[in-house]
Amino acid sequence: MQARKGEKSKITRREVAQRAGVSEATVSFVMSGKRFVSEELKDRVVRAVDELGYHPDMIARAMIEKKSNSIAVLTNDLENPLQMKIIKSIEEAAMSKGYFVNICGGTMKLDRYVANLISRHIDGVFLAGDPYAITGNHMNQLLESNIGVVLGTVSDDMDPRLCGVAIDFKEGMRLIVDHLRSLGHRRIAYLSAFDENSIGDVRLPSFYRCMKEFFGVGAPLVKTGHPPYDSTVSEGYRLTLGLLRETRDFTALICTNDMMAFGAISALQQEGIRVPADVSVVGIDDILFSKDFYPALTTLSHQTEEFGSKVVEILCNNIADRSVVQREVIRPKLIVRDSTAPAAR
Amino acid sequence: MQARKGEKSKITRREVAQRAGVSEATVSFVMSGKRFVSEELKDRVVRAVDELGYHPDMIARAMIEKKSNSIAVLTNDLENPLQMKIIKSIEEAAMSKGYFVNICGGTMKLDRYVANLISRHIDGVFLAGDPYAITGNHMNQLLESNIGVVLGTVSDDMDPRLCGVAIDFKEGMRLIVDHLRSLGHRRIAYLSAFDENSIGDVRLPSFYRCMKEFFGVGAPLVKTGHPPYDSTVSEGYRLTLGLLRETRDFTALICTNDMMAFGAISALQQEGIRVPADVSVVGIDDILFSKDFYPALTTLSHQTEEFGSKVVEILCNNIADRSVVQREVIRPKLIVRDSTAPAAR
DNA sequence: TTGAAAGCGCTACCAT
DNA sequence: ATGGTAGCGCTTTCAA
Repeated sequence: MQARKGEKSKITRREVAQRAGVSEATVSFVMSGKRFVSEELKDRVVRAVDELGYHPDMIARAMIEKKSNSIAVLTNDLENPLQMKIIKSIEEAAMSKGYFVNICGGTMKLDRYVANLISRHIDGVFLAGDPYAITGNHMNQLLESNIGVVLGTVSDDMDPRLCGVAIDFKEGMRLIVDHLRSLGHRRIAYLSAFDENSIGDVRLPSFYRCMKEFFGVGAPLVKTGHPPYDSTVSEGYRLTLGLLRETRDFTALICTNDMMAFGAISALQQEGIRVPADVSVVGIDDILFSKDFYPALTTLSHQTEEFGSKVVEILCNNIADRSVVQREVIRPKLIVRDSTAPAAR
Repeated sequence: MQARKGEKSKITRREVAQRAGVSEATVSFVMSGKRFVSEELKDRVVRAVDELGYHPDMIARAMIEKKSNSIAVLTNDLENPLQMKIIKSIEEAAMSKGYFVNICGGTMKLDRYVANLISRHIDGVFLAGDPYAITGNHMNQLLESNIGVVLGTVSDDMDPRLCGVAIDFKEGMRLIVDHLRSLGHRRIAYLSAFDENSIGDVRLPSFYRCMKEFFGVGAPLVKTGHPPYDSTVSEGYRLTLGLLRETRDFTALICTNDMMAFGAISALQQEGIRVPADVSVVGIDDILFSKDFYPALTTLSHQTEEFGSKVVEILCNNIADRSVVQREVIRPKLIVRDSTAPAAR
């Protein structure tokens, strides 16, 4: 059942073939099932594989097939629970399709990752993350190396060779603003990690559009962060304090994500503003803690399962045939909890 | 500067050699620097590499060297911010040593990962995570395949072939209990994700030891979770509610980690118990949100930078020479914030 | 139905 | 100081 303890020589196909008394080719075909092999030989091979503890060498295989059966996920924020949730679902979907998944945090310069992905014959990449700082040059390198690419954002003016799966924040923002309106809110502020110059963030423009459409408000109250963008709890806290210094004339606050919302709530409470009695707060993402936060956060939920399997599906299609470029948006759901209440004032 | 647009054939060393007018071997040696090459030839090669956009094929290289220059990190909780923080620092340290890092979430059965690591000639693995459910059999497979292993826990009775880097929870627990004692607490409860049967969790036994040592209390108040262990916010919330149903006779509560502490605080507040006025709460890990939580959480901080570089250092040493087995513990620091106050009653 | 053998791109040894 | 070349373990075509 187990390999001999000798750490010396790795068991290769040759030894399996010898022990089973068949040719090396036959061993290959038994492993891959790509050619019919008689029950008897198959049996002998399987037994030999077991007895020797043979593992086929994916590296040698990759060299010939020029594909490694692995995909990579590039993220720039390993500590972001939502991204991780999505990545988890990608890993699950990918591995059940036989792909190994390489998760790359964004600690190094992008060049390093791109070079590695190419050198290691990674079959496809998903670029997760809020607006990922990937340049056209990187893109070209990947594409030229015949690596499938799926972006975590989709926009109208993106490279037509690129696939994309993204969350439909446009629709999500609509759900949020509509919810607040139904509670009687009208003076709604938006706390954004990204400013107008950020490419890839759909939330801010969507907010403007909604406020215009729903209330005819042309210049709603908005507080944004600046590059390098940061969407953490501390940033939410910091920005909210800044906002409060400018005005307190709002009854609801929408945040770029739940973490910013946590920070915002801390800041509000610290300034003596009650949530949701005085100000309602809405987050986006429904991360792990959001339902247990105090007060439980009203937020947008993203069906990460669906997201992950869509990414893998699209990536696989693209790997199989580069000319298949698909894009998809995942519709979020509004989860109403305790951080929103009817407008007080 | 760029490869030709033809996605057809990948540029190989042969083409570089031709273009530079040198032998293939020389190209190799220029790339690896393992043999002296005259400035002139080196120049020509470098230029050809640039012009053709040549990327050396790590897969072919790995096949020969029988090492892939990559390590893997196995975690079972991709959504745990502390683990991710550590993994981030591991990636950074590893990549600057020339290793590529494979982060594996624990969505599939361990067998799958182990088989993949072996098949892909991964050089070493770090097993992150709270007590990782890895069996002796898996260990043997890895070790037999000559893969270096560093555990995220260290205990006295562990396999002598295994390296380990762990957080010194024994010392950490002492810091916590001492802090609470200095605030006048004596009836201290411990909310544990793991029960007595869990191998690998040092916190629970350390708590017992501290309570005995500091107060002579033999059977302190403890509420534990059960397999499958779960150390999330919800679990903290759930367990705390259970605890409160049994007794309210405690003035301080220590939790397995910050997320459990968040849940605990929610539960306490919901039951009308104020934090820290009525009960002080201490977490462990100092995750991203802890300082912005309301109230800001008193907790243990882990120097994740040091952790990551230690892991990589030890792993590299072990890869270079399997007989070098090192173990290390990282000492945590206590971060006092607003969730602890002098004992009221 | 099965086996033999030609490479995949590279490293490293042996020549020169 | 440089070039030629034998494999690494595997897939796959071609023969038998």
